[in-house]
Amino acid sequence: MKFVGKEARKAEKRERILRSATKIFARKGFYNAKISEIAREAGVADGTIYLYFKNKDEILITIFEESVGAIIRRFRKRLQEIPDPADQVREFSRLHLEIVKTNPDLASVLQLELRQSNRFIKEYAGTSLNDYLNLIGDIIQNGQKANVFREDVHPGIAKRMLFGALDEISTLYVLLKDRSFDFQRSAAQIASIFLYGIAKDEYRNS
Amino acid sequence: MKFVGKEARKAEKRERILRSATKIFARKGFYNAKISEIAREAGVADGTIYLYFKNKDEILITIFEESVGAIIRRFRKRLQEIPDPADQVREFSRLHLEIVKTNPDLASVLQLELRQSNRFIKEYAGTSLNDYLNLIGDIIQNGQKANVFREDVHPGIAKRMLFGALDEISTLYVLLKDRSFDFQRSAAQIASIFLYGIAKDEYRNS
Amino acid sequence: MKFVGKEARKAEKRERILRSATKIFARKGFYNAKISEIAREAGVADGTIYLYFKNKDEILITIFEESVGAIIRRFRKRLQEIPDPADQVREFSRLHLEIVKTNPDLASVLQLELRQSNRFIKEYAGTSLNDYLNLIGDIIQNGQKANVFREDVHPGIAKRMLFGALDEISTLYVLLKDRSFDFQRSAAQIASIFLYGIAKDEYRNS
Amino acid sequence: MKFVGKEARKAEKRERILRSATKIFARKGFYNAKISEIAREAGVADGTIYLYFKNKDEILITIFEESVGAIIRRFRKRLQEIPDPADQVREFSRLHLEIVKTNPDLASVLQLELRQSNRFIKEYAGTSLNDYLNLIGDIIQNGQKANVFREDVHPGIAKRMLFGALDEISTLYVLLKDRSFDFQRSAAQIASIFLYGIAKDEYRNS
DNA sequence: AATGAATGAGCGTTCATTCAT
DNA sequence: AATGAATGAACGCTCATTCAT
Repeated sequence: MKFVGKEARKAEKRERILRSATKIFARKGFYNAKISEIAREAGVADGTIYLYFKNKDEILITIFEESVGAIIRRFRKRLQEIPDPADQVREFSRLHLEIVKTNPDLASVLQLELRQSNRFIKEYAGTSLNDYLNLIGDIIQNGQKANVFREDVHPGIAKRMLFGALDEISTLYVLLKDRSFDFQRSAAQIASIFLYGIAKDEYRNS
Repeated sequence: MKFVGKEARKAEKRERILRSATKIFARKGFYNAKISEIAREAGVADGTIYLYFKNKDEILITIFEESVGAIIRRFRKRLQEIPDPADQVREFSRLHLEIVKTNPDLASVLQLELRQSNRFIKEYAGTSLNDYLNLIGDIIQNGQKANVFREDVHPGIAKRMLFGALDEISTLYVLLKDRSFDFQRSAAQIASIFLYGIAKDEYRNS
Repeated sequence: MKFVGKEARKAEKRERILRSATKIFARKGFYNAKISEIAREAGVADGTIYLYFKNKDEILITIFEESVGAIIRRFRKRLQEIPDPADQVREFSRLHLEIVKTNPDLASVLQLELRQSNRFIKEYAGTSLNDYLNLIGDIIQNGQKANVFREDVHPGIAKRMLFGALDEISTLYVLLKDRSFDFQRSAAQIASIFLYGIAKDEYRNS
Repeated sequence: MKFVGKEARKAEKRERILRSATKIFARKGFYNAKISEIAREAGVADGTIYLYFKNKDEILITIFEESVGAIIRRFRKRLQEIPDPADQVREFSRLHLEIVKTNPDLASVLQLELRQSNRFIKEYAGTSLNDYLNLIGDIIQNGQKANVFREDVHPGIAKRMLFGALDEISTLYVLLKDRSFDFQRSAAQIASIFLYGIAKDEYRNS
């Protein structure tokens, strides 16, 4: 028999609020999402939300920090298991789009809502997003050290390039909500073009 | 001596409102931009804005339609003068980032606000953005017909990939407002990686 | 050939504005009627209206004063031609409803819009409306002097009673806009009941 | 000691808002009454009003429906206790003017505002006002069945006639705010004239 | 005289946040 | 801890009125 303590119940309620907020933010957009609607969706009273979060902004920030944090940890773990930088790029692309497909609401919020306020991006999202970008940056630098990626490729540009490409495809999916969209193929294609683009000539068909 | 008629003065005021709105939207975001602030910035009364635009939404929509429309026309004209698809990609990338650097406020609005509301994107920005994306799509298809670009590259993915890459770099610039940003170099790098990525082996160093 | 002087043209424009205002007030109600709409209907510019009337209120007041004034003059003239007080009551009722039928817009304004502000009724309508009511009051007093109407009838109450009755029927017509409404019959019925009510027993079937 | 539950306190607040609105509407007219003024008068915040009513229109509509509804119930009950149709007319007239004197603000709103907007009258007040008018209509028809009222009297006209007469006297009172107004005498006079007007000859002095 | 573009005060309504229970 | 009724600041928009042309 499972014993659920006070702490666990609190944590569970907090999660429920975050999940509901993500859903509503995705559906309506941050500014059109109403606290009362999030509360209703989460099955709590309006006031209860303020026992867990300072204000509406903080809900969005929390969604960002916690989910991107978790995603980064997951990516790091997965990438460690892959020795080849090119394979890492392929896996990164695959994982990125897989997460978008598996968590469309979260993706929608990260894609669309987070961009809307400079403040969010500058003050909060900055670090986490940078950490995420650096996952790619590190792969590229490793590939350059291993002499498989072109040396004239600037990792700071290239990492944004791959991210931007994946992000753009994700946006397409988020907006169209086309469930038949073939992520595997898209991820493979993006990784292929990107790798062709940054690989040294002699490693092009690896 | 310049003779300014009634029509011209009206058009000039309309432009001033759009410019002010773009600036305020860029600075604060659409939802935090106040009509009264836009009016003050434009040097008109609040009510005057409603002589030119139906409501706040329509100001944003007009900014999209008119500026993206103008940009597309400019791009089309420029690209016609360039015969080589690879050069077209290079020029497209350069132009895109040049516009971002020359019109940071407009870029900011197109980058950030455009994404914010499904409604805007789907109903209004959709077509213009699609037209813009198709500029790239056409280049790619021409390159494929001319046998210089890989046939296994899906233009629908690739066009979004280049756009996403440029967009991401633009976001970086818009957010950092780093005036020393070398967009010529960034454009060249992005174009290089992208072209290496989609070019047939025999044309890699063209 | 008719020669239309400056004065005549001004007067004509003034009339046109009043006619348009009456129509719009009737259709939309005073508060929902827009000056620009009245101007459009009258075929003049918004500002022109202010050359003829101090403000929106004054248009309504003018409609009231001028039209009720004209109506009172017309009634006086007509009633003078009728010797019998009972016949005067019948003619008054007939004329009242005839005017409502002939000028539905004016009737609508007098019925509905003028009531909406105490200020109008107290400050402006007071005198004219009183003059109108006194037309009935005088008939009743004449009838009492001529010994055909009951002496215990209070003219101040009775005059309001007949007016209220006619007014109520007019409201019904104004609201329903039932063009098939039989005014002659209604007027006859109201006059009949009223006369039966105030006539001395010996004159009941006069 | 009175125990006041949550429901009761809410109902009390709702009543307070309606009472305040009635007072302000009576004093200023619907369009000149400000929500903030109603709120201040009721001792609540502006926003609180919207917890109880959808919008300003609905406050007016509610006043109509609830008060006219209550009045009609009160009249029905009272009239049932009176067997003679002529006495019913007398009591109806007395009650009508008594209510006007006891609730001058409500009377003012019903008198003046009710008339102001076709929309209100047609959509909302229509039914209630009709029910009220039919109280008189039923009395008249009963009197005709009982052979005490003239058969050539059209109940549809006659009911409006009595109502119009009472209404007009009420308007006089509402506008003058003459507290010394003898509504008993006025009611008696109106009922007398009306009854003389519709009674069969043989029942004139009943 | 006539115009109609411009003005800006004013108000209904929303909704994040608070706090008494 | 949880509630949800109450708050009130904030803002988009309207429209009577003005005034430069």
